[in-house]
Amino acid sequence: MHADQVIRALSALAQEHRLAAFRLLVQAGEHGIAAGVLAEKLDVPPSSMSFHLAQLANAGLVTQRRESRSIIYSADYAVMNGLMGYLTENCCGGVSCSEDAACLPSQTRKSA
Amino acid sequence: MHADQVIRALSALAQEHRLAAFRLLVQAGEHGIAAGVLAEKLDVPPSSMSFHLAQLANAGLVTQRRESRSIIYSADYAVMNGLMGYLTENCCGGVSCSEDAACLPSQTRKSA
DNA sequence: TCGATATTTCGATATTTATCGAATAATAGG
DNA sequence: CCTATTATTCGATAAATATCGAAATATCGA
Repeated sequence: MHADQVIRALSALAQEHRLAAFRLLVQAGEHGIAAGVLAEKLDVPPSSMSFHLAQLANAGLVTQRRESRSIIYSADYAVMNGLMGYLTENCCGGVSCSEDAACLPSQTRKSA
Repeated sequence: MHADQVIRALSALAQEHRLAAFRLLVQAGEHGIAAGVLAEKLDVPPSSMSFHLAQLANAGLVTQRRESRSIIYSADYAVMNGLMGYLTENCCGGVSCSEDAACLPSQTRKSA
């Protein structure tokens, strides 16, 4: 994953409505959620929601598919994980890293 | 971790120089890196670097300590991990989640 | 105390981003 | 084919962010 893509992904997530939408999609899993449903759940006008979803899609964080009149969005877990890997890459310069509050996400994620 | 703090953290990271600085700090570990060294490594004017470091600090992603004339910045791993936990929280609605390209960062992080 | 070093704060400007109504496109059903 | 539904694109405006030189602050050594 390149810095450019990472920045686009982080920018996409760094906004109230988009972060909320993305989390709903992460929790929804494969079947995804329609644009209109997201707009309603988040209480955002359809045109605004569309703008935000386009940003998430542009960042590669979500995919979209048409299903009748609706457009269904789903989270792309591979990109999300790539993002997290980029942040923690080579953390602590390769040293131990499993000590108190160190950089091993899989062990410390539950806290904080 | 609350949405507000997560958004501040994501906003802080969603910028070329700040992302680069944060990664250097993540890799540097506990001993950290001085503001001036970061400015030089990233080829950014000191006043700009200071502005960016303040954003990272405000987001809680880095801590700072004075050491003689220098101010040393270090990554805060707990906040970084809290951020990642927030994104993956309750992913896939609790279903399996370990399948092909699912949302288990610790297993899929190497790819993508 | 003076001068040099390291960093931050201030201020002005340029750029990017968010918002949302109105107009446009795509689909479905009668 | 006409109407209703679902979504996106367009356009104008408001708000937030990035940039960086100059001035201010803190520390050190002589």
